Amino acid sequence: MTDTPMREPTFLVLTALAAGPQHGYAVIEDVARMTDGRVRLRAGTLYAALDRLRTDGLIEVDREEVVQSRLRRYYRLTGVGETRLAAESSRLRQQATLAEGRLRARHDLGGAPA
Amino acid sequence: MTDTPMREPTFLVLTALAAGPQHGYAVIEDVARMTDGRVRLRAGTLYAALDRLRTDGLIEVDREEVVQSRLRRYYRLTGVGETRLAAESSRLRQQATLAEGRLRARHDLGGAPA
DNA sequence: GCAGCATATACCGATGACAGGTATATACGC
DNA sequence: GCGTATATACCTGTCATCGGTATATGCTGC
Repeated sequence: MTDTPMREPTFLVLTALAAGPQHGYAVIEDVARMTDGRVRLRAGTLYAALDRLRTDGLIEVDREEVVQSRLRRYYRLTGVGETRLAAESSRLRQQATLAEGRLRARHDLGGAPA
Repeated sequence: MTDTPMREPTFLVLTALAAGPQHGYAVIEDVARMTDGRVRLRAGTLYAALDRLRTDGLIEVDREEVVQSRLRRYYRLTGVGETRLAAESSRLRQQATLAEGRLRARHDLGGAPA
């Protein structure tokens, strides 16, 4: 079963990599930018997520660079990861639509219907 | 900070209650129906979530009934819960839109852009 | 010339939501 | 009497995430 619900940080890491290959630290910054600073990935969270996603085949190492004597490991979304991200997005959208529909119905009827 | 990301089962419990007061077992069935059988809440997951949501003031006990000598405790969404569910829905929709936009851009350019 | 900060990867312990199972009790069909 | 559906509740394990720390380099201000 691949349908274990993905947590928010993991989803955002995949979304970041959907824009193209990025290294870990850049992902942290991208996620912060995407969420208007609301989600600030911890180093522990990020690298654990990258390892997990790599083990699951959703991402893979794109290339490694050395910039100013510091290693930069770039990650890339795989085909499987792309499919998985699309499925997760669709699920999120459906659930949002569902909840919004029910919330709207409450107000249309002027209270909680039995 | 109330913006701790809500997990899927919890979100679905709130969505179920958004339709009107329901008792625990009915919530399990409603969630299964809503998700086409994909999400089958365990008893442990549900009642723990109900306790947590009640502690956090997102839901409250609506009434208690005894049907065929069995207790039925009905829960109701509070105003706080309604606001919270609306916020979560909006967040889910935004993230879905973001991911979908990036996935679409990949294909428009025929590959992962740098 | 060193303190502090940004960059960059990596490990570690604690927390907490959830899965899975079990216990309880009643009513119904077989 | 046994299994199943209804209904609530507890308990143990797992695992993603949080928060912190360690490592190392280069830049800026003092």
